[in-house]
Amino acid sequence: MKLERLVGDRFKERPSDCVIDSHALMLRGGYMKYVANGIFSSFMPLRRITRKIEAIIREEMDAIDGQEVQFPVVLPASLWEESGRYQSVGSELMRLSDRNGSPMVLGMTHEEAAVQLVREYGQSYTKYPFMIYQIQTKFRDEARPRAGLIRVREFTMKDAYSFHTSQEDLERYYARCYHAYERIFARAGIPETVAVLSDSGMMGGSVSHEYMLLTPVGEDTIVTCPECGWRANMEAAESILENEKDAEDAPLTQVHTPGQQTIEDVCNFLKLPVEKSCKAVVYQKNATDEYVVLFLRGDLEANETKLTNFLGEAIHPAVITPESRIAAGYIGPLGLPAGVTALFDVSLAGTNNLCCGANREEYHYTGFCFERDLPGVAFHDFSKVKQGGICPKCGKHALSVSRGIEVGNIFQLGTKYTKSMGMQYLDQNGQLQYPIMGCYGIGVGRLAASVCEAHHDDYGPIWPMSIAPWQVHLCCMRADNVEVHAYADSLYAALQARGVEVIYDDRAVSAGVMFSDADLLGVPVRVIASPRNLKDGCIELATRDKRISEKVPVADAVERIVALRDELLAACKAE
RNA sequence: CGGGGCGUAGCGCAGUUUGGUAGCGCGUUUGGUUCGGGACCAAAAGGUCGCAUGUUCAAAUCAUGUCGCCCCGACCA
Repeated sequence: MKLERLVGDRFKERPSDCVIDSHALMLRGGYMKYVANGIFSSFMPLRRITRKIEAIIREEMDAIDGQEVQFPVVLPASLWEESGRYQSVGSELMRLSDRNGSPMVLGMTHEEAAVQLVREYGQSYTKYPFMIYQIQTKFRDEARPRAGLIRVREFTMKDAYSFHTSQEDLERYYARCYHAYERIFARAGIPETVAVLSDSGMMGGSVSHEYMLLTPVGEDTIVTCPECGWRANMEAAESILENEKDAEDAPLTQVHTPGQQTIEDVCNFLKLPVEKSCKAVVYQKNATDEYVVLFLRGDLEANETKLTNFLGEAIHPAVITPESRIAAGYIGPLGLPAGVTALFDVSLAGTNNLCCGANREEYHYTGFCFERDLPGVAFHDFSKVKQGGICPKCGKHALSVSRGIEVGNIFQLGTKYTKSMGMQYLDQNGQLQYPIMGCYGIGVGRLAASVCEAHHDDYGPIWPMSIAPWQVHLCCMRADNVEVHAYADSLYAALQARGVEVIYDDRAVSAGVMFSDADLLGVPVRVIASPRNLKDGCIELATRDKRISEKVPVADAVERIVALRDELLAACKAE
């Protein structure tokens, strides 16, 4: 490919609305173009990158006995009504009508389509297990797309669905998929990606993992234990706490606390540590607007995912109206208005001598003791873990909180979809059973952007050889020099004949422009032919990451370039 | 959906306070000089100032409405 003919502009200035580097570099390098909120078109360099990522994914999926299929983008709503998700999923699901007025949806995930495809096939236990996957466009009408390709509305995803006749078989396959994912991310150039335990949501307590590229610009919060290697998404991280109790209960006393509404204010006012307070966080159920008050230790934060899972329904931060008779800022566990659900975090279990709201404007209690003043309440885990918190696995005070981009997930689904959609098989005993499913996703574009985010410098991306848009970037300096140009042309032809993917820049532009464009394209190997080098009978060979920079005699050029290409390609292999 | 910010040439921005001929840098085109990290000189093309309504002799500028984008939050199979 000649760079001169490559469609798509590269430019110097960082677009003002880019907040992360991969977004800015992929626009500046002519990889993609904004079309609408959360919707992009790809130019050739990005398309070549995603094709290579897809090829790696196909190889690894095929290696664990996956079969590639393809589902439709537009699906009849009736399929989603079978599973119940036409109602349960919100406006993220794009709903539309065809010319006959039949309701349709744009596929945002394909569990329904997968079950529909195989439910007749899978009527006998002898057909199991099997896995089907596709690489295809998804559309999710996200509330807030952001960060370039990291969070978009239309995107390419590899989604896989496996079907099993026992939980043990699912778990065996899940483990194979777990390792296939590790190979995929390693081969794509981000071996530092880690699997973390993730929240299974309302899908029924099954195991799931998310694959996270740890980076400060990530959207997800990750908890890791450097002592034992335990890792989890904040949403799913269990809080382990050592509650402290004073030896003697103090008397319950109502105190006047005018204007002291936040827990910090109250504790400062009463000269108490925040840990000796019981704070209230108020939510409302989305369906009924019923109030839910969560009480937890003053220094902790609510984990809304845990709360939603416990309640089995969605909630939102409360809008407190006078009719609710809730004394905002003075809410406490004693004397809550009728109709308000109170929940208690484990951080409060067995504690005493706390300060808390008195459910009366401008008043708090001190000396509140759970066992004495509110016996018999149930405590559950509703709080976020903290930096330095206790690891649920090894028990050490070692937890570390960081950020990550979710590039893939794997999920033990269970029978939710086979049951709701009536997929059954006959087992050895002639009994009807529901197959157990697993599902496994990877965002292809997000993975490309994540690699860029993990491997770039101020001048552009540094693509790993395995997914680079081209393998070698050949620069012909001073293309007006007939000898140099002729030599560069011949080198270009020779490399192509050896099966090297070359992007060839023989434009009559200044060195600065040529190098800047090469940096933005991020091709791992750069070859420079120039009058200066050719006079010494050499070319210049360098890697984009600057680890290698050497002069190579013209006679050895092709062999050395091919060898370097092969070496860098081999470095992208999985363990 | 709530809070904040912004819409002026392909990109980055000034001009808006105080209404009076549409500007700058990059990029693009042409000619010339240069040539190893986004060169220089000269000429040129390119704009319904997001949209609508209003105020005014006159609106990029003022008012009202509306659409879009970005950030924070909510939501997220």
